[in-house]
Amino acid sequence: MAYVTIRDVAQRAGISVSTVSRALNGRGRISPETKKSVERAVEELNYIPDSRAQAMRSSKTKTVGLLVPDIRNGYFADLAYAIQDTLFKAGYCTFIGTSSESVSLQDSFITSILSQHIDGAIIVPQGEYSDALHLLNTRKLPVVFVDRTAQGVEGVPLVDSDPMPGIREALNDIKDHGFAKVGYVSGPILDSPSLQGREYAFRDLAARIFGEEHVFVESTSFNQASCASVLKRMRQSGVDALIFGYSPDAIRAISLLTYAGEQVGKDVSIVSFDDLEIFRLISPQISVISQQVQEIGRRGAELFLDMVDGKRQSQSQRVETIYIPRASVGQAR
Amino acid sequence: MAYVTIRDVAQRAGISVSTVSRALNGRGRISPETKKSVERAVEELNYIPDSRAQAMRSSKTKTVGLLVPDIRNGYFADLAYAIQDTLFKAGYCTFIGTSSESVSLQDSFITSILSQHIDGAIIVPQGEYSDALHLLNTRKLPVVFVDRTAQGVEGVPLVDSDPMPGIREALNDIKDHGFAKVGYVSGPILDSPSLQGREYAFRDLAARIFGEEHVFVESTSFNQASCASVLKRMRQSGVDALIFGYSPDAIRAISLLTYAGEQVGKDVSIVSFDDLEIFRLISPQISVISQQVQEIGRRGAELFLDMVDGKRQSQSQRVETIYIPRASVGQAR
DNA sequence: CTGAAAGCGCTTACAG
DNA sequence: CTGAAAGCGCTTACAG
Repeated sequence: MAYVTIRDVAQRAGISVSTVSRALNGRGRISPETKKSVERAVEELNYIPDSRAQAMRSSKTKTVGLLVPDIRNGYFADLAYAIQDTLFKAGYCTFIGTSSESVSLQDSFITSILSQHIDGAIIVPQGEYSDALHLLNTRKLPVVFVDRTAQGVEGVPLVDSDPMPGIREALNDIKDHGFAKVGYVSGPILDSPSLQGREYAFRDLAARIFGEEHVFVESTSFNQASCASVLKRMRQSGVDALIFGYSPDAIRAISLLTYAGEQVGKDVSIVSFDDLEIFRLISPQISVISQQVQEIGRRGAELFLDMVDGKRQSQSQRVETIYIPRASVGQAR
Repeated sequence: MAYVTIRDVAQRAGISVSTVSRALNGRGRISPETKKSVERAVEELNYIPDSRAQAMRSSKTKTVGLLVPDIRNGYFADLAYAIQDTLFKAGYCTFIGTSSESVSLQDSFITSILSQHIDGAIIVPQGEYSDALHLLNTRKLPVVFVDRTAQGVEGVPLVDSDPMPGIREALNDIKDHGFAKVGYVSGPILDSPSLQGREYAFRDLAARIFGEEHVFVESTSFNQASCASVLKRMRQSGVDALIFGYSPDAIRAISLLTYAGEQVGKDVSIVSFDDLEIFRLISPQISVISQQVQEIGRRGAELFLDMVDGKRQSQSQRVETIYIPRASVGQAR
């Protein structure tokens, strides 16, 4: 008797299944006594309606797929938390999947949740095009991209952050501390439009504030070694103030610098994207450009809910980044 | 046409629904040509079977509920990742929920996933007793507790870690560095059997290694102030070596100490439970007692899968903690 | 106000 | 080898 059915309730209450259904859903008119006895039976049996069966008639499963690259990454954990929380409050259960930055895992997750007849999905997509992504889209299910978009998929609204405001403030702060040159480490930008967007925003703003010839930009790949060599080249060019577009690079760089005996906030000034817990806990605390990830998550979920209700379509949104100055940007020498 | 049904496939292939079903599931005998045409139709329509409908007959939804207190906590994020990953590889979709350390949220999540007819659940439980937990259990659905157990719920197997080995090694390391006294900050132990278990293990081992009169133990509540005052009292008792049973306390303590100008690894020696990323990234790196959380998650998921297959029942497992010495334990003065 | 019936998308004996 | 029918747990017109 793993699950109690509506029939059990009907039997217990001595009435028909349809009446129980009506009593439970408040449709049509039912006598107070009938209602009472239904409630009692539900109580006694701990009846919980099978939403799968309900779904087969209503075609709403109250179920959403959420795909993030890796919840072990603090940024995506915050994002997933905010999304799941918002969705749950609206009565939705969230299937979670991690793509580990791999297109094939992403596709197999999407296929799986599609077979569960999700009402839609919220996705931090991988790479550009993907069969399953395309399938999801042609099914005209509500889909929202969050944090970044996928190329080759049309008409999916995106909730991400606008890098400009935060970068502008960070650059001004660096300039105010007396630096003449500024460097930017943009991360593994190859198939990440958001990282590319940050780099463009940086180039544009930095050239205006520092002058083109004082601006240095390099990208890294996923491995530790590339970060080390970028760092070395930057220092050799006389760059003492760095902005990291990709927080894992910043974390690597900080430990590399510490090992090398260089003091952050004195010998090197650093600003990183993403207001991770770790940046507040280490000493000196790291100045950051915050994407306000909770806000992005919440808005992504709300946009999704509106789409499910048919309220809006394809209205992408941007959440402004903000700069949070801390001790990792020191006086230039 | 949000979803393609088996009927669409049958129509396209010009045969009956039942034959399509049989072809797809490889039951009974079907002619090669029929099979071909079914496959072609499936391909053309991108048909994905509705597993909810399948589930209504087979009573297996290939769906699991996973409840953790908070995925924003690195420890639970690692745990959730390992569990979700293992489950997904076995063909299960995972509903995730966060209880935010609240019994009522936990209960409402459990009720929600029960209405989705999950095949079972993997849970990091809150508090002692809970209606929904009890309900889950009486439904005889496969349930596994991970990381900690809930009192008042019988017969649910638990996969957690055995604190003894790690604590023993940590204590020996502290002793080897010349300390005569040792302190233990046990966290908010009130309704956490695992934190209690750690404290017992510590008391037992520390008394044997250091002698009862040189062992200091205090617990904290969830707020920052209690951690500060515990820290102060410990230092006043002349305790320079501390083990933290609850990693958030350790993180708080480290930042408190740093603000106060005390050097970790010199003025104070510290060991914390949980091998969090942050403990490897800050300087000095923090010595930890690792619970091997990935291993716990993987084993929890595997135990669950065995239970679903009816292979075993209620076989709790313990994963040994290991001690990882780093620079935060220095020479006593 | 209440019940019998049809149907959601599947699968599985049961005939043929 | 294939199709018609029943049934999984629900909801919703349709009668009464």
